[in-house]
Amino acid sequence: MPLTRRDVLDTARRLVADYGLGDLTMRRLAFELGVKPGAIYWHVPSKQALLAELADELLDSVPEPSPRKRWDRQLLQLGTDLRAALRSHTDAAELVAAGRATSLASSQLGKSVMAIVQRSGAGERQASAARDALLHFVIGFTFDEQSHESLVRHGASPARLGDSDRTFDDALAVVVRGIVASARPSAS
Amino acid sequence: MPLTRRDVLDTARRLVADYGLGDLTMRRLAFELGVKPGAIYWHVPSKQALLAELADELLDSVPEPSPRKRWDRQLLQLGTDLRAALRSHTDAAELVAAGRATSLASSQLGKSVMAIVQRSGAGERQASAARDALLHFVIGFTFDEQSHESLVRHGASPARLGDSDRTFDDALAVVVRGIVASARPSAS
DNA sequence: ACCTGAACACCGTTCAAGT
DNA sequence: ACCTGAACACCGTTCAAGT
Repeated sequence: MPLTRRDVLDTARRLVADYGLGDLTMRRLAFELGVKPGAIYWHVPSKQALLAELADELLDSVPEPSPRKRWDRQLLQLGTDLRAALRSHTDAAELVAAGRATSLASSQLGKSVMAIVQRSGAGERQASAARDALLHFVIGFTFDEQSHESLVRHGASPARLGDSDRTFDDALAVVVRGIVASARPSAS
Repeated sequence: MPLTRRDVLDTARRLVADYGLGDLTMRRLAFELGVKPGAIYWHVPSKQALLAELADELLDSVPEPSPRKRWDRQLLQLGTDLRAALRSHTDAAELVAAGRATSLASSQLGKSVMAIVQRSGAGERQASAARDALLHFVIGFTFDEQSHESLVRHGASPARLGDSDRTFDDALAVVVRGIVASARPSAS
Protein backbone atom coordinates (compact mmCIF):
# COMPACT_ATOMS: atom_id res chain seq x y z
CA MET A 1 0.00 0.00 0.00
CA PRO A 2 1.43 3.38 -1.00
CA LEU A 3 1.58 6.33 1.35
CA THR A 4 -1.17 8.92 1.04
CA ARG A 5 -1.16 12.62 1.68
CA ARG A 6 -3.48 11.98 4.63
CA ASP A 7 -1.00 9.55 6.18
CA VAL A 8 1.65 12.24 6.00
CA LEU A 9 -0.62 14.89 7.55
CA ASP A 10 -1.89 12.59 10.29
CA THR A 11 1.55 11.44 11.33
CA ALA A 12 2.87 14.99 11.28
CA ARG A 13 -0.05 16.06 13.46
CA ARG A 14 0.70 13.28 15.91
CA LEU A 15 4.37 14.20 16.14
CA VAL A 16 3.54 17.82 16.92
CA ALA A 17 0.85 16.84 19.42
CA ASP A 18 3.12 14.39 21.24
CA TYR A 19 6.57 15.96 21.06
CA GLY A 20 6.14 19.59 20.04
CA LEU A 21 6.91 21.58 16.92
CA GLY A 22 10.68 21.34 17.36
CA ASP A 23 10.55 17.58 17.01
CA LEU A 24 8.65 17.63 13.73
CA THR A 25 11.36 17.25 11.11
CA MET A 26 10.92 15.90 7.61
CA ARG A 27 13.49 13.20 8.39
CA ARG A 28 11.80 12.12 11.58
CA LEU A 29 8.44 12.16 9.81
CA ALA A 30 9.84 9.97 7.03
CA PHE A 31 11.28 7.53 9.55
CA GLU A 32 7.96 7.32 11.37
CA LEU A 33 6.24 6.52 8.07
CA GLY A 34 8.85 3.87 7.21
CA VAL A 35 10.10 5.77 4.19
CA LYS A 36 13.13 7.81 3.07
CA PRO A 37 13.06 11.62 3.52
CA GLY A 38 12.75 12.37 -0.18
CA ALA A 39 9.52 10.39 -0.42
CA ILE A 40 7.62 12.99 1.64
CA TYR A 41 8.12 15.49 -1.17
CA TRP A 42 6.02 13.47 -3.54
CA HIS A 43 3.00 14.07 -1.28
CA VAL A 44 3.68 17.56 0.02
CA PRO A 45 5.52 20.45 -1.67
CA SER A 46 7.41 21.70 1.41
CA LYS A 47 7.51 21.70 5.18
CA GLN A 48 5.95 25.16 5.21
CA ALA A 49 2.97 23.93 3.23
CA LEU A 50 2.62 20.97 5.56
CA LEU A 51 2.56 23.24 8.62
CA ALA A 52 0.06 25.57 6.99
CA GLU A 53 -2.27 22.64 6.27
CA LEU A 54 -2.02 21.43 9.87
CA ALA A 55 -2.74 24.94 11.16
CA ASP A 56 -5.80 25.30 8.96
CA GLU A 57 -7.18 21.93 9.99
CA LEU A 58 -6.71 22.81 13.63
CA LEU A 59 -8.57 26.10 13.25
CA ASP A 60 -11.36 24.37 11.37
CA SER A 61 -11.83 21.96 14.27
CA VAL A 62 -13.14 24.75 16.51
CA PRO A 63 -16.92 24.27 16.80
CA GLU A 64 -19.42 26.99 15.94
CA PRO A 65 -20.90 28.44 19.12
CA SER A 66 -24.58 27.84 19.76
CA PRO A 67 -26.55 30.57 17.92
CA ARG A 68 -29.26 30.53 20.59
CA LYS A 69 -27.06 32.22 23.16
CA ARG A 70 -26.63 35.95 23.55
CA TRP A 71 -24.10 37.10 20.97
CA ASP A 72 -21.54 38.25 23.52
CA ARG A 73 -21.71 34.81 25.14
CA GLN A 74 -21.14 33.26 21.74
CA LEU A 75 -17.92 35.24 21.44
CA LEU A 76 -16.77 34.16 24.90
CA GLN A 77 -17.52 30.56 23.98
CA LEU A 78 -15.68 30.81 20.69
CA GLY A 79 -12.64 32.32 22.38
CA THR A 80 -12.65 29.60 25.03
CA ASP A 81 -13.08 26.84 22.45
CA LEU A 82 -10.28 28.20 20.31
CA ARG A 83 -7.94 28.21 23.27
CA ALA A 84 -9.03 24.64 24.12
CA ALA A 85 -8.33 23.50 20.56
CA LEU A 86 -4.89 25.09 20.66
CA ARG A 87 -4.15 23.55 24.02
CA SER A 88 -4.99 20.07 22.76
CA HIS A 89 -1.68 20.01 20.84
CA THR A 90 1.76 20.84 22.11
CA ASP A 91 2.91 24.13 20.52
CA ALA A 92 -0.30 24.44 18.53
CA ALA A 93 -0.49 28.21 18.99
CA GLU A 94 2.97 28.61 17.48
CA LEU A 95 1.91 26.33 14.65
CA VAL A 96 -1.11 28.53 13.94
CA ALA A 97 0.74 31.80 14.44
CA ALA A 98 3.73 30.93 12.27
CA GLY A 99 2.36 28.39 9.82
CA ARG A 100 -0.89 29.85 8.73
CA ALA A 101 -0.77 30.48 5.01
CA THR A 102 -4.17 32.08 4.70
CA SER A 103 -4.81 35.02 6.97
CA LEU A 104 -7.21 34.93 9.87
CA ALA A 105 -9.55 37.05 7.80
CA SER A 106 -10.13 34.31 5.25
CA SER A 107 -10.45 31.52 7.80
CA GLN A 108 -13.80 30.03 8.67
CA LEU A 109 -13.18 31.08 12.26
CA GLY A 110 -12.67 34.69 11.27
CA LYS A 111 -15.89 34.61 9.27
CA SER A 112 -17.78 33.12 12.21
CA VAL A 113 -16.68 35.93 14.52
CA MET A 114 -17.68 38.56 12.00
CA ALA A 115 -21.06 36.92 11.43
CA ILE A 116 -21.80 36.88 15.15
CA VAL A 117 -20.88 40.54 15.56
CA GLN A 118 -22.78 41.61 12.45
CA ARG A 119 -25.91 39.76 13.58
CA SER A 120 -25.85 42.12 16.56
CA GLY A 121 -26.31 45.01 14.16
CA ALA A 122 -22.69 46.17 13.81
CA GLY A 123 -21.15 47.16 10.49
CA GLU A 124 -18.43 45.38 8.60
CA ARG A 125 -15.63 47.63 9.80
CA GLN A 126 -16.56 47.11 13.43
CA ALA A 127 -16.96 43.39 12.83
CA SER A 128 -13.49 42.99 11.37
CA ALA A 129 -11.93 45.02 14.20
CA ALA A 130 -13.73 42.67 16.61
CA ARG A 131 -12.40 39.65 14.76
CA ASP A 132 -8.84 40.95 14.83
CA ALA A 133 -8.97 41.87 18.50
CA LEU A 134 -10.48 38.56 19.58
CA LEU A 135 -8.46 36.10 17.50
CA HIS A 136 -5.10 37.80 17.84
CA PHE A 137 -5.59 38.03 21.58
CA VAL A 138 -6.52 34.35 22.00
CA ILE A 139 -3.71 33.08 19.78
CA GLY A 140 -1.18 35.47 21.31
CA PHE A 141 -2.15 34.54 24.84
CA THR A 142 -1.98 30.82 24.15
CA PHE A 143 1.29 31.16 22.27
CA ASP A 144 2.83 32.82 25.29
CA GLU A 145 1.40 30.13 27.56
CA GLN A 146 2.75 27.29 25.42
CA SER A 147 6.16 28.89 24.86
CA HIS A 148 6.51 29.09 28.59
CA GLU A 149 5.39 25.47 29.04
CA SER A 150 7.98 24.44 26.50
CA LEU A 151 10.68 26.19 28.53
CA VAL A 152 9.43 24.48 31.69
CA ARG A 153 9.51 21.10 29.94
CA HIS A 154 13.13 21.67 29.03
CA GLY A 155 13.91 22.76 32.57
CA ALA A 156 14.86 26.26 31.46
CA SER A 157 12.23 28.11 33.48
CA PRO A 158 10.26 27.61 36.70
CA ALA A 159 6.53 26.87 36.45
CA ARG A 160 4.24 29.87 36.48
CA LEU A 161 2.16 30.47 39.56
CA GLY A 162 -1.52 31.32 39.41
CA ASP A 163 -4.57 29.98 37.66
CA SER A 164 -4.02 30.47 33.94
CA ASP A 165 -7.65 29.64 33.10
CA ARG A 166 -8.86 32.46 35.28
CA THR A 167 -6.24 34.80 33.86
CA PHE A 168 -7.37 33.92 30.37
CA ASP A 169 -11.08 34.29 31.19
CA ASP A 170 -10.48 37.72 32.72
CA ALA A 171 -8.60 39.03 29.71
CA LEU A 172 -11.03 37.45 27.23
CA ALA A 173 -13.86 39.18 29.07
CA VAL A 174 -12.04 42.49 28.63
CA VAL A 175 -11.79 41.99 24.89
CA VAL A 176 -15.41 40.92 24.49
CA ARG A 177 -16.57 43.89 26.58
CA GLY A 178 -14.64 46.09 24.17
CA ILE A 179 -16.38 44.47 21.23
CA VAL A 180 -19.79 44.99 22.82
CA ALA A 181 -19.01 48.61 23.63
CA SER A 182 -17.77 49.22 20.08
CA ALA A 183 -20.64 47.47 18.33
CA ARG A 184 -23.33 49.59 19.95
CA PRO A 185 -21.73 52.71 21.34
CA SER A 186 -25.18 54.24 21.87
CA ALA A 187 -26.21 51.52 24.33
CA SER A 188 -23.64 52.40 26.96
CA MET B 1 40.73 44.22 20.18
CA PRO B 2 38.70 41.32 21.44
CA LEU B 3 35.01 40.86 20.69
CA THR B 4 32.57 41.99 23.36
CA ARG B 5 29.15 40.71 24.25
CA ARG B 6 27.75 44.00 23.00
CA ASP B 7 29.36 43.50 19.59
CA VAL B 8 27.65 40.14 19.34
CA LEU B 9 24.24 41.53 20.36
CA ASP B 10 24.50 44.56 18.07
CA THR B 11 25.49 42.56 15.03
CA ALA B 12 22.76 39.99 15.71
CA ARG B 13 20.25 42.81 15.99
CA ARG B 14 21.41 44.25 12.68
CA LEU B 15 21.11 40.90 10.92
CA VAL B 16 17.54 40.41 12.13
CA ALA B 17 16.60 43.99 11.27
CA ASP B 18 18.06 43.77 7.77
CA TYR B 19 17.41 40.20 6.67
CA GLY B 20 14.85 38.69 9.04
CA LEU B 21 14.97 36.09 11.76
CA GLY B 22 15.57 33.21 9.36
CA ASP B 23 18.87 34.72 8.27
CA LEU B 24 20.24 35.06 11.78
CA THR B 25 22.40 31.97 12.21
CA MET B 26 25.27 31.56 14.61
CA ARG B 27 27.53 30.80 11.66
CA ARG B 28 26.49 33.85 9.70
CA LEU B 29 26.84 35.96 12.83
CA ALA B 30 30.36 34.62 13.38
CA PHE B 31 31.30 35.35 9.79
CA GLU B 32 29.94 38.89 10.07
CA LEU B 33 32.09 39.42 13.19
CA GLY B 34 35.16 37.99 11.47
CA VAL B 35 35.40 35.06 13.82
CA LYS B 36 34.80 31.28 13.84
CA PRO B 37 31.37 29.96 14.97
CA GLY B 38 32.64 28.50 18.24
CA ALA B 39 33.87 31.91 19.38
CA ILE B 40 30.32 33.21 19.79
CA TYR B 41 29.78 30.74 22.61
CA TRP B 42 32.38 32.41 24.76
CA HIS B 43 30.18 35.55 24.84
CA VAL B 44 26.70 34.05 24.82
CA PRO B 45 25.48 30.72 26.23
CA SER B 46 23.12 29.79 23.38
CA LYS B 47 21.17 31.12 20.44
CA GLN B 48 17.99 31.05 22.54
CA ALA B 49 19.56 33.29 25.17
CA LEU B 50 20.74 35.64 22.45
CA LEU B 51 17.24 35.93 21.00
CA ALA B 52 15.74 36.46 24.45
CA GLU B 53 18.16 39.28 25.12
CA LEU B 54 17.34 40.94 21.79
CA ALA B 55 13.61 40.61 22.51
CA ASP B 56 13.94 42.19 25.94
CA GLU B 57 15.99 45.08 24.62
CA LEU B 58 13.42 45.70 21.93
CA LEU B 59 10.55 45.78 24.43
CA ASP B 60 12.51 48.09 26.69
CA SER B 61 12.92 50.55 23.82
CA VAL B 62 9.19 51.37 23.85
CA PRO B 63 8.80 54.82 25.45
CA GLU B 64 6.57 55.47 28.44
CA PRO B 65 3.43 57.32 27.32
CA SER B 66 2.98 60.87 28.53
CA PRO B 67 1.34 60.72 32.00
CA ARG B 68 -0.47 64.00 31.39
CA LYS B 69 -2.87 62.46 28.89
CA ARG B 70 -6.12 60.73 29.78
CA TRP B 71 -5.29 57.18 30.84
CA ASP B 72 -7.15 55.52 27.99
CA ARG B 73 -5.16 57.67 25.55
CA GLN B 74 -1.99 56.55 27.27
CA LEU B 75 -2.95 52.95 26.56
CA LEU B 76 -3.66 53.73 22.91
CA GLN B 77 -0.30 55.44 22.65
CA LEU B 78 1.52 52.58 24.29
CA GLY B 79 -0.12 50.08 21.95
CA THR B 80 0.74 52.17 18.92
CA ASP B 81 4.34 52.69 20.08
CA LEU B 82 4.80 49.00 20.75
CA ARG B 83 3.62 48.17 17.25
CA ALA B 84 5.96 50.82 15.85
CA ALA B 85 8.91 49.38 17.76
CA LEU B 86 8.11 45.89 16.48
CA ARG B 87 7.73 47.17 12.95
CA SER B 88 11.16 48.80 13.04
CA HIS B 89 12.79 45.35 12.72
CA THR B 90 11.99 42.61 10.25
CA ASP B 91 10.29 39.74 12.11
CA ALA B 92 10.56 41.54 15.44
CA ALA B 93 7.13 40.35 16.60
CA GLU B 94 8.16 36.73 16.09
CA LEU B 95 11.38 37.47 17.95
CA VAL B 96 9.41 38.85 20.89
CA ALA B 97 6.72 36.15 20.78
CA ALA B 98 9.09 33.21 20.53
CA GLY B 99 12.25 34.46 22.16
CA ARG B 100 11.08 36.20 25.25
CA ALA B 101 12.56 34.49 28.28
CA THR B 102 10.79 36.52 30.89
CA SER B 103 7.02 36.69 30.61
CA LEU B 104 5.17 39.82 29.62
CA ALA B 105 4.09 40.14 33.23
CA SER B 106 7.62 40.74 34.46
CA SER B 107 8.56 43.11 31.62
CA GLN B 108 8.79 46.83 32.16
CA LEU B 109 6.14 47.25 29.50
CA GLY B 110 3.71 44.99 31.35
CA LYS B 111 4.29 46.94 34.54
CA SER B 112 3.68 50.24 32.73
CA VAL B 113 0.31 49.06 31.44
CA MET B 114 -0.74 47.88 34.88
CA ALA B 115 0.36 51.12 36.48
CA ILE B 116 -1.68 53.17 34.01
CA VAL B 117 -4.78 51.08 34.59
CA GLN B 118 -4.36 51.07 38.35
CA ARG B 119 -3.93 54.82 38.44
CA SER B 120 -7.47 54.96 37.03
CA GLY B 121 -8.71 53.27 40.18
CA ALA B 122 -8.89 49.66 38.99
CA GLY B 123 -7.72 46.72 41.09
CA GLU B 124 -4.77 44.46 40.43
CA ARG B 125 -6.79 41.66 38.89
CA GLN B 126 -8.42 44.02 36.41
CA ALA B 127 -5.07 45.62 35.68
CA SER B 128 -3.39 42.34 34.82
CA ALA B 129 -6.30 41.31 32.60
CA ALA B 130 -5.91 44.65 30.83
CA ARG B 131 -2.18 44.07 30.41
CA ASP B 132 -2.71 40.60 28.96
CA ALA B 133 -5.44 41.72 26.59
CA LEU B 134 -3.51 44.71 25.31
CA LEU B 135 -0.03 43.26 24.92
CA HIS B 136 -1.05 39.88 23.51
CA PHE B 137 -3.29 41.61 21.00
CA VAL B 138 -0.59 44.01 19.80
CA ILE B 139 2.09 41.36 19.55
CA GLY B 140 -0.28 38.85 17.93
CA PHE B 141 -1.52 41.37 15.38
CA THR B 142 1.98 42.47 14.44
CA PHE B 143 3.23 38.90 14.28
CA ASP B 144 0.51 38.07 11.78
CA GLU B 145 1.31 41.19 9.80
CA GLN B 146 5.04 40.42 9.65
CA SER B 147 4.58 36.73 8.87
CA HIS B 148 2.51 37.75 5.92
CA GLU B 149 5.09 40.30 4.83
CA SER B 150 7.73 37.61 5.01
CA LEU B 151 5.65 35.42 2.68
CA VAL B 152 5.21 38.34 0.31
CA ARG B 153 8.99 38.98 0.32
CA HIS B 154 9.57 35.38 -0.70
CA GLY B 155 6.92 35.62 -3.39
CA ALA B 156 4.75 32.99 -1.72
CA SER B 157 1.72 35.21 -1.20
CA PRO B 158 0.10 38.26 -2.80
CA ALA B 159 0.24 41.56 -0.91
CA ARG B 160 -2.66 42.29 1.39
CA LEU B 161 -5.13 44.94 0.37
CA GLY B 162 -6.38 47.61 2.72
CA ASP B 163 -4.87 50.02 5.17
CA SER B 164 -3.22 47.98 7.89
CA ASP B 165 -2.69 51.02 10.13
CA ARG B 166 -6.41 51.73 10.17
CA THR B 167 -7.17 48.05 10.76
CA PHE B 168 -4.78 48.06 13.70
CA ASP B 169 -6.14 51.29 15.15
CA ASP B 170 -9.71 49.99 14.95
CA ALA B 171 -8.89 46.76 16.75
CA LEU B 172 -6.69 48.50 19.34
CA ALA B 173 -9.57 50.86 20.06
CA VAL B 174 -11.81 47.84 20.70
CA VAL B 175 -9.37 46.41 23.23
CA VAL B 176 -8.87 49.72 25.04
CA ARG B 177 -12.63 50.27 25.18
CA GLY B 178 -12.89 46.87 26.83
CA ILE B 179 -10.28 47.87 29.38
CA VAL B 180 -12.12 51.11 30.14
CA ALA B 181 -15.45 49.30 30.46
CA SER B 182 -13.88 46.68 32.74
CA ALA B 183 -11.96 49.11 34.92
CA ARG B 184 -14.98 51.12 35.90
CA PRO B 185 -18.10 49.03 35.31
CA SER B 186 -20.16 51.50 37.31
CA ALA B 187 -19.38 54.33 34.91
CA SER B 188 -21.14 52.83 31.88
C1' DA C 1 2.84 6.38 -9.71
C1' DC C 2 5.67 6.20 -5.99
C1' DC C 3 9.98 5.60 -3.82
C1' DT C 4 15.30 5.06 -3.00
C1' DG C 5 20.11 6.62 -3.09
C1' DA C 6 22.86 9.96 -2.76
C1' DA C 7 24.10 14.20 -2.68
C1' DC C 8 24.00 19.64 -1.75
C1' DA C 9 24.23 23.21 1.21
C1' DC C 10 23.44 24.12 5.33
C1' DC C 11 22.39 24.13 10.87
C1' DG C 12 23.62 24.68 16.62
C1' DT C 13 26.84 23.17 19.82
C1' DT C 14 31.05 21.26 22.11
C1' DC C 15 35.71 21.18 23.37
C1' DA C 16 40.60 20.15 23.15
C1' DA C 17 44.16 22.82 21.77
C1' DG C 18 46.38 27.03 20.71
C1' DT C 19 47.91 32.08 21.83
C1' DA D 1 41.05 35.60 28.48
C1' DC D 2 39.68 34.73 24.09
C1' DC D 3 39.71 32.19 19.91
C1' DT D 4 40.62 28.27 16.28
C1' DG D 5 40.16 23.62 14.38
C1' DA D 6 37.64 20.07 13.95
C1' DA D 7 34.28 17.39 14.82
C1' DC D 8 29.24 15.60 16.23
C1' DA D 9 24.73 15.09 15.21
C1' DC D 10 21.69 16.94 12.84
C1' DC D 11 18.58 19.91 9.14
C1' DG D 12 15.31 20.81 4.34
C1' DT D 13 15.39 19.92 -0.36
C1' DT D 14 16.48 18.07 -5.04
C1' DC D 15 16.66 14.71 -8.46
C1' DA D 16 18.45 10.96 -11.29
C1' DA D 17 17.52 6.38 -11.12
C1' DG D 18 14.95 2.42 -9.86
C1' DT D 19 10.39 -0.48 -9.63
